[in-house]
Amino acid sequence: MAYNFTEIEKKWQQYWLSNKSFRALDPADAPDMPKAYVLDMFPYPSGSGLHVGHPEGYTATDIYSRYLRMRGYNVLHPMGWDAFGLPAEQHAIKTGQHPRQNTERNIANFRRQIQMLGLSYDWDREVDTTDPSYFKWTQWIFLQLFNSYFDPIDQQARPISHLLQELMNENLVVAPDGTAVLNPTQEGMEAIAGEMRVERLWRELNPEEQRQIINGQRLAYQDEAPVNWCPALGTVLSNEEVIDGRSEVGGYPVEKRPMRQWMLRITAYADRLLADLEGLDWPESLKEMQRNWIGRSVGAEVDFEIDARPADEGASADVIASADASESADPGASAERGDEAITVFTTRPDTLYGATYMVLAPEHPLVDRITAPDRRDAVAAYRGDVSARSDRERMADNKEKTGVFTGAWAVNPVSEQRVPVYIADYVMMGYGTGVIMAVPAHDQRDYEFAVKFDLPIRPVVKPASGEAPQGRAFVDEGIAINSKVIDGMRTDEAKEHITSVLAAEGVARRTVKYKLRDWLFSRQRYWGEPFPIALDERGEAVAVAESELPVLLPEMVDFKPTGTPEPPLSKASDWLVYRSGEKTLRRETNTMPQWAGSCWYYLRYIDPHNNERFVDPVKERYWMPVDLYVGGVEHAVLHLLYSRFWHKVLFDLGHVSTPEPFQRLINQGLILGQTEFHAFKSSDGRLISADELCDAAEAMIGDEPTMMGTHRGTGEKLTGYRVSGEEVEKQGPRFVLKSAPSIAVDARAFKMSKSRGNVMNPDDIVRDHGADCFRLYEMYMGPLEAQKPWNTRDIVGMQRFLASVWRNLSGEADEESKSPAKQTPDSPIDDSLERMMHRTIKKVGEDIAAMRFNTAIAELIKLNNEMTALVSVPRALTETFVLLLAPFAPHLAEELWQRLGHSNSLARAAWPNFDEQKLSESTMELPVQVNGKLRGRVSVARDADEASILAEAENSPSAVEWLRGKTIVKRLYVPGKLVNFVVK
RNA sequence: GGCCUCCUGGCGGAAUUGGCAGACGCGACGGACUCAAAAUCCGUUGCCCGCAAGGGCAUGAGGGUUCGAUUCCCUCGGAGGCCACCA
Repeated sequence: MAYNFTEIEKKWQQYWLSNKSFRALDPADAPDMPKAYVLDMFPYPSGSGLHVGHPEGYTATDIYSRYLRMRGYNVLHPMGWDAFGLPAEQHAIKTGQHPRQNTERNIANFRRQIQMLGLSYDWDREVDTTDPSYFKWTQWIFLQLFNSYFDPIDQQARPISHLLQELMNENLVVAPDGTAVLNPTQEGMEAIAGEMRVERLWRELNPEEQRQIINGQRLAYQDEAPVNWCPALGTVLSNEEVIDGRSEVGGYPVEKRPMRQWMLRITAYADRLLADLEGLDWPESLKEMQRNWIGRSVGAEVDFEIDARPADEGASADVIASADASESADPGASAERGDEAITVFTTRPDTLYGATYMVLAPEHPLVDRITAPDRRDAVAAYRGDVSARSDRERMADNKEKTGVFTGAWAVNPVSEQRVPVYIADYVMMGYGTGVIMAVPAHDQRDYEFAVKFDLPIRPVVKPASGEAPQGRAFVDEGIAINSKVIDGMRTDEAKEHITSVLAAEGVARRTVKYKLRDWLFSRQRYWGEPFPIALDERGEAVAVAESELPVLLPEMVDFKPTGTPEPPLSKASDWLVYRSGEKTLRRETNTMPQWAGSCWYYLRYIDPHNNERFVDPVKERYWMPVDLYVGGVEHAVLHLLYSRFWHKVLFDLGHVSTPEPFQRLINQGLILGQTEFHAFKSSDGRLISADELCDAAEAMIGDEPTMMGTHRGTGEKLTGYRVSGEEVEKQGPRFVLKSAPSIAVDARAFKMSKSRGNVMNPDDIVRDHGADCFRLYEMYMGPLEAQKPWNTRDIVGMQRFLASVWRNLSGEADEESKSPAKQTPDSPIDDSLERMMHRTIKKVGEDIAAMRFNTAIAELIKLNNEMTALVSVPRALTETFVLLLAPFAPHLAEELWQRLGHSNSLARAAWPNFDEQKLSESTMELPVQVNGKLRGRVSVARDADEASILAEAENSPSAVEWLRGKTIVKRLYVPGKLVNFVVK
């Protein structure tokens, strides 16, 4: 009987489910077992079903989990659904069906597809972020954030109640610039910055002021800030969800617009999120991406005082600026200063002497105050222009610098020269102080602006060696020049020195800034977690009592965006009313973003049915941290940063036991579509010959033609036409048409997409080849982390392997291939075969532990090829082989295991051990090199000493031949590896 | 523009710490079985010269370090990823 995967796979999948074969044990039930928490990034159950990329990571963790179970580990390996999200809501708007229905349908489909792959999940722990018993705790965690503040001294979150207590204490004081609340001790003041001023004692503030200050400290707070508003989606988006000025979902334009929104104070954790990356076993590139996203830069804030004197009568800004400001005496520069200062942030305080003008972000609040009367119109016009342009447009034409003079002047604190103040959109309001000191000689952007507006360029750094470049800024480090206080110093010393000098004068401060912004946490959507918050008549937030969680979504039939920033929930009039004591409040109508549910799901898997707590502390201590987390790199700065942040807050508040959630992390590489071949035509229809190289670019949506390209030589636009792989051959370094070898063909693999029509459906693969084969194929494609193209042609290799294993081990004859039934006698095993078996045990075990599944499978294939040559396979080998195969092809392995006479599943059968003694022969073959080139081999005893090995190698026939007439300068023996003679 | 990763046969890839380059699979070619095909089994398969024995060349290109480099360093070319007027 031939191998019937359909029947076998169904049988064992049912067996595993009904026997709960992969149940993770509670700590009390597994006293002597080591634990392992192996986690997949749970999927969003989309309408299009499983993609072939999902099973890649899932199979990898499955192999790893099955292996660990066989090694005696108590393994937690769960699966669930990240099921809130935009597509379900858009589907609901289109069909009028409640998003829940669509979501449930999609979950059922995903569950079916995942179960057909034979993955060893503990299905009793399945979670669904849209289930009220789940999002009850998402809301609860939000309340923890709402009811906490970040203590800057201890760098950790604490309950708000703690802050109140501290503030009530007689000795504790302070309200500085109106919002910040400070710890009172002297050290505390200094630790924060030293810039804060004590204005009033806490007890002098009225209750309203006190409340505002408290609210301003919460980790979850409301803010009226410019946000990314996407009119097409009818919602605001986080910075992370906006790509090139368009929404990540759908690619719609996004504009800046001030709105009242919920924010999470992730910036408070910037330092810890950065520092704690060190101890994590994550890919270095991914850590680097998080570091870049957090974007810590060390520099200084420097105050430039505004010069209140009016601009010279009748002189236009441009004329003044182009007059040689650096040389012209500025008689009154220090005489008559205004009392207002503009603070800039710079990472290059050593270039301060070269700051010849200043630039404010157009949105900067100071612009109104400083603009000279005769510049008002120009400034207003420019600001109008800027705000009318979307971020997208702003980025598209960022080649050409724009800006206008405000008519205001400031004084460079070191050179004492007057510098003009401009506004320009190349300065961002959101970073630093929203103002820069422009140093055109040493910053390329400032240089371009200075050239365009004819502003002075003053070099203050020279290269340590060589000449400064012409026609552009010298941006590297070097030696300070033309800078009285720091002349001759290296850039690093100069930075230090000038900052201390200015700090002593009180006009500068050492400062650290981050690119990371607070997390915009509200969305104008229906299908998300409602906030456990109600608002009073002033819009101040009041937490819903914990006992009232979960706050359910109101049942609605109309999910359409209102067309205004008012969320759909505002249409649920009954639901809106919330009574707190005597007061009637209005519920918060925003909902949480999709990231909320995925921020903590790994904790819920630990204790998914607990109605009293989000997770039981004993179980949490047992299972955390996650030992292995596998998922796509697309979550590098979104989910992985957000959940680290939430986890740290929960850690600070004592709800979890580890500072980091995911100890080891691996990114599976993208699976691309099958390689495509394209021939190119120029605009006049001429086919591009192989001699003209062309640069293929930008895949086009549509059927014909299928690609766009650019001629590398002429820059001419080209159109590409798909050619079949059969018609293509390689000539030297390039591909050409077989029928017309002068025509160039481009070969490349694209990301799978519906529009390209290169999407593979897991259902089809499993139906035609079986789950074991599909798993094996995806694992055999290459390293897990690597990006690799799909190639349907190669699947047959794994199919042959499995069928051959069946013929070798099932004890069944196969009519079709006329292979007789093989016996599995209890006879002893031949030495060399035994050696190979032990080597395979070792190699496969090591490879699984290191997640190198492609090479592990290659070893199994090799061992199976050996068995194919045998008439009968000794039982010692068959049993071992089935156990080694089990993590990779579990269905076939279970079936063979049963046929070998075992009545239990091999899910927890013991992984075989290898015998160190039996790995190697008593003799070994060593390569013999002469001058590093392989010239022969010699067989020596494994335990021979170096001298006798060298002697034997030197006397071997091939060595004698190559050494004849030469002088041996050096004899090298690399133990167990090779012998090398260096000769003259 | 900045940062990061990668480049090995016709294709996917292997080479664990600087030590036999091309494991294993696909494809291709030849053979066995078959009336024939499929399936299966057995060979060959980096390129060049050679009947062969054998030799030469070869890990994107060029250089360096080393007895020895796919591996380390430098320059250049190409592909991919992330961020992006981030001061």
